[in-house]
Amino acid sequence: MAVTLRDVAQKAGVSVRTVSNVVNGFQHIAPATRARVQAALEELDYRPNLVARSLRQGRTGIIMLVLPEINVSYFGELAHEVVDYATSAGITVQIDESGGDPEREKQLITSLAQASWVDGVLFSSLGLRGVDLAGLSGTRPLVLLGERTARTTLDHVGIDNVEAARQAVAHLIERGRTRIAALGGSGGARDATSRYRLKGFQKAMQAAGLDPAGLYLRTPDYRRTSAAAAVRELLQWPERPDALFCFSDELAAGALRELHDQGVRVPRDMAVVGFDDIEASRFSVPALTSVRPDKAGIAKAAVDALLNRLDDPQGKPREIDVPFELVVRESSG
Amino acid sequence: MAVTLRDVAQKAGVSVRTVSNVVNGFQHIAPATRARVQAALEELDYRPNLVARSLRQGRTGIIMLVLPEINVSYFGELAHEVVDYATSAGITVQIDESGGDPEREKQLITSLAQASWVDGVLFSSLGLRGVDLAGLSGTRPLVLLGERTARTTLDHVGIDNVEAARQAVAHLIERGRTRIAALGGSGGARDATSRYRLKGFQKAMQAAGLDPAGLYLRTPDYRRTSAAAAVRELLQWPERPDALFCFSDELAAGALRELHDQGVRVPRDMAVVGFDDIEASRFSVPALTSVRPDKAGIAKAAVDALLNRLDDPQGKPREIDVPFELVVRESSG
DNA sequence: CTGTTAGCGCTTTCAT
DNA sequence: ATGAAAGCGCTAACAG
Repeated sequence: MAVTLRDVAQKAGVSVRTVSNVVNGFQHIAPATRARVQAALEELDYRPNLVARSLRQGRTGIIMLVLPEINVSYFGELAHEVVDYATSAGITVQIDESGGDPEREKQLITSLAQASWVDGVLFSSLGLRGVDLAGLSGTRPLVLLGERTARTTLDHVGIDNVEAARQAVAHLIERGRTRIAALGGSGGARDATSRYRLKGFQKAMQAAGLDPAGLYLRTPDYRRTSAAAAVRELLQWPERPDALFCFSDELAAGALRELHDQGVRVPRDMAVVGFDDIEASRFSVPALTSVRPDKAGIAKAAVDALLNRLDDPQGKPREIDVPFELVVRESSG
Repeated sequence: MAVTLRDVAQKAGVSVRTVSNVVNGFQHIAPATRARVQAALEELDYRPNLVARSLRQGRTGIIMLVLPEINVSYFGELAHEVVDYATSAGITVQIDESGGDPEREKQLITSLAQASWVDGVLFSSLGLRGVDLAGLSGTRPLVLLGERTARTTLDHVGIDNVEAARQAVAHLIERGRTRIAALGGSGGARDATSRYRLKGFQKAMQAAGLDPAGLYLRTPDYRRTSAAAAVRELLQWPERPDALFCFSDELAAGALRELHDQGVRVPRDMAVVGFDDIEASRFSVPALTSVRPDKAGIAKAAVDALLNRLDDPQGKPREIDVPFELVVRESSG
């Protein structure tokens, strides 16, 4: 059986109160007492029971990070930053995956709301509307990561997707490309990411006097395979595009591979720009131009926002914009 | 304030015991009572307090997954499988990163041993010896993932690294390569991964009557950048190798990129084989030949082993070998 | 400065 | 079939 405060107290000939004080480093303890307690503590190899402590204090120091899939590089890198920063703040991170499936997301929210030890939740949703998420907010602080999926009463941390996409496309235009295709996601209401990026794309096209509507290829997800398939289709078009704006780096990677297979040279025949700036993109052939969100900044802002909300559950929702940057590499010529 | 069992009991005019029974789906409850309790439950929107429940039961249903870095694709993919399988078993996963730093690993073990919620720990260590880890095993079940770092009393799940490496190199030899270089890690005692893979490399070389000792390039870690630097050096050698066996796919990716920059054609001038078979490797140019460990198999075996150990803390340590497979693609010609 | 004690919310033994 | 009550191990309010 585990050693408890009582055991230590008994051994040291003091009360549990005193032991607790020593364990928690309180002031005002007689040096002699402290020494005696310390000795007992070590001799018995006491380890505090965190569950009991949390029950008492009503806080666990655990936050939950919900994201589509941890094996997708962007989310892996984001999770890394979150774990990193949270750890430095004395918080541990639990991870759950939604698979990007709206049903599963709702279910997760329900179970999180119903029963959980987590102090708060960071939710990186793909398909869910803010309204769906609001169900959780009554129970536990929740911070939304990524796209703002709707006018909502929740805290939200992310980059300005429309502007980022606009800059990426403006860059292609600057490089002399005119037949630019956007690639990725559904562009529909359920997929805020693609909606915003598409909007930025259109904005840039319009600003340059190009046709904003024409060239958009949907994909069922943001993975390499999907992009490869889409590119195969795109290359059948009567007028071939001269540039590709992919809504994720993984899509871009799939596109690069397929373009290579089809003998289309990048960037000469086709410029390619990605989004997320995952580690692998720096090393692809050709190296990928991409929008780099400040992932560490997102993580820090999100964890901080959550911590703030723990102290002030009633404060009004904050909208936090994190910087991004377009990293130009070989693929955009 | 949160709704407790007492509140519900009072409302329904029964005892907390009865409410608890209803909540936990026990048998032998008068239908009328059950209905009344159900109504109260819903009306008050009761949510069980998991912390209290855990305190009482002595189990949290949380396991901790410790790995070097979640943003490294292999670990991201492994974590994905772990989260996936654990979730299906009703377990939540906490993630902590060691950064591959032995000091940090020890510190993590200490803090895990000292105070923690987790029922058990899955530890994917790079640099730690089994002995270091044993400190935890007294407190909480621990399963080692990846390399068996030492003769140890702990459960261990992984693939046969020596044999996997041997097969990878044998494949290169079969393809007619003779000057094969191994690349990655330190090969030293603190890095079991590279030690085993190096051993497999040497075994294959020896079996083919080739010089097993000559060609080994150390790297400080398993990342792309390090491989690029190593390859730059390797290309200076008087007799250039005709094949590269990289101890991770990320290393291989860095190598591919550098070889491309230096005008070395893969696989014609240099064949490349990786290890881990991360998603990106299927799409690189050229597509990478790699050793694919059964990640889902590892995850399942590891979680199961942990769960078993919870029930039977005294059972003797199990050594679980998970299958792997060499996936041949373009890079090995 | 330190001892006593009342819970945190839940499960579960012991009654009935 | 259900109630009463004893804790799980800890912190903190209340004494002294």
